[in-house]
This record gives sequence, structure tokens and C-alpha cells, in this order.
Amino acid sequence: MNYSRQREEIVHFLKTRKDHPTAEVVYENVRMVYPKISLGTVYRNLTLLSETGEILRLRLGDGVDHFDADTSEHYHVICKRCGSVVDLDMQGKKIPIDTSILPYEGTITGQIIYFTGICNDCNHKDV
Amino acid sequence: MNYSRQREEIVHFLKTRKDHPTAEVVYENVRMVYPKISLGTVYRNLTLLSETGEILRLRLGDGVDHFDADTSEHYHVICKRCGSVVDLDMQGKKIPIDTSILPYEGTITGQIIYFTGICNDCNHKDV
DNA sequence: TATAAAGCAGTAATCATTACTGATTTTGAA
DNA sequence: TTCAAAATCAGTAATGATTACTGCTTTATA
Repeated sequence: MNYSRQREEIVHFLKTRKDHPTAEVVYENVRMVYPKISLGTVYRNLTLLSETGEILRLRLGDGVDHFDADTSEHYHVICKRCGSVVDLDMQGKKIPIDTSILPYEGTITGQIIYFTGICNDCNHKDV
Repeated sequence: MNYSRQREEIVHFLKTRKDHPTAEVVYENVRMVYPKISLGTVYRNLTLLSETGEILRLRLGDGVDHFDADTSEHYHVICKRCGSVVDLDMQGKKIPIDTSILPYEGTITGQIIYFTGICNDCNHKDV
């Protein structure tokens, strides 16, 4: 994988964000630095980066992919009202699930866990 | 919600399946009974049924919605090779996660857990 | 049985994402 | 430093799942 300024800026932008922007949001923001960047370039790089493991692609069931520059093991909460995605700071602790006891004939290699709820902001807003 | 033959057949078909068909698969199969049914009708009814809670809409991150007539609490494993989705028969047991201790300022109302792996069929196939 | 509401088939539109193309940038060796 | 091959880009078209729209049936009920 060769270096590219656009890709560097995408990673840099993602690292500044604690929420989990969509490709569209990345595009809008990187455009402030590289106005001619195309959405296709953003998607291609986000895909490349997530394939090499430099970022995470989060599929949270809202029909849009989110991207996360924090690749350490952690969990996410999706606000059902505003769609925001925030990290749970587990301080290195994992939620323990012993997959070896699950009644499955094949091989279990991974687990996806996330939570839904109402975020603090939405809790304090009148509806 | 009024009765409709098409919707009844959709539910009936889903109940015969232990895998978790997509809208497209439901469409192909219901078409054998109602050849003139349209894909839009299938989608509309799957959405209606999942809104009333009669079926589950599963968003497993493969870009396609799956539907499940088994609405009891259970877990799913997605085969990374063939994409199949199978139930884990937990015999009524839940994977316990105490969400009250999670470091979150808002309100946690739900959790999504699923597993990825290689299904038994794929394990026994040469690649 | 008549009528309003709900549902349907068929089709068009939407939206996220991927694929394609010809031009530009990056890289590494001469 | 120079230059050609490989990688990447911008711009745009295509794809694929899902939703929306429209005028015609079916269903429920008075």
C-alpha cells in the first residue's frame, strides 16, 4: 500500500473524533482540507484501512457503516433517538463470554456485542 | 391491521424455516404460492410484521436484512464463509450481562449479541 | 350488499456502497 | 535526479437493497 495524502488525512480526521463518523461525514470533513477529494476515494480508503486493521468498520444495523480509529477492544452504545454511537470505557476489561460452551457444531471465531439505549444528551432533551 | 393471504403465507413460510431468509428468499418462495406477489409487498409485510413483533428483523452486518419467525430470546451464529445464519439453542438460558455496571451516562435499554464463525457444513468442505 | 379502509401489483425512486476510467501521484531503481 | 511501473485519484456510472408511489383489489363492517 503506497502512501497518499488523502488517506493520511482520513486517518487523521478519524483520530480526532470520539464518535464514529460515517463515510459521508468523513467526506464532508476531509473536503475542508482536500476540496477535490471524491466520495469514492473516501470509501476506498476506509475499506482499505479497515482491511489492514488500522481502523474498525462498525456495522450497527442502522444501514450505514461507521468508522472508528480506536482499534482497541471496546464496546459501543447506539442511541435509539439520535443515532449517536459512543464508546464504553471498559478500562481494559472485556465482557466475558465463554464461547466454547455454546451449543454450536461449527467453529465460533468471533462475537459482536453492542448496546442500544438513550444517550445522555437525549435524556435531557424534551421530546 | 387487516388480514391478507399474502401476509399469512409470508409468516407461514418463515415458520417453516430454521435458517433466516432474506426478503429476496421469502419472495422467491412465496411466489410459488402467489405467483403475482411483488417484492414490495414482501418488504412491506416483513416490516409490518417485525414492527408488531410477530417476527424479528435481523441486521447482522452483511448488508442484507434477515427475518426470523422465532421471536423467543436466542442467539445467532453467522458463517463467515457461506453467510448462513443458525440459531444457538440455549434452552432458555441467556448470556448474562449486567448492563447496570457499564460506564455509560445515558440509559441502556438493549443489547445485541451475535457470533461469527465457520459452520459445520463449511468445515467439512474443501476450500 | 355497499362503502371505507387496508392491502396489493407494478413500478419508480432513494440511498449507501462499489466499480470503472483515464489522469495524477508515489515509489524505487537506474 | 530521472523515469517508468504501480498505486492512487477525481469523477462518474453502476449496483443492490430497500422504500415510496399509484391506481386497482380485497377485506371488514354497518
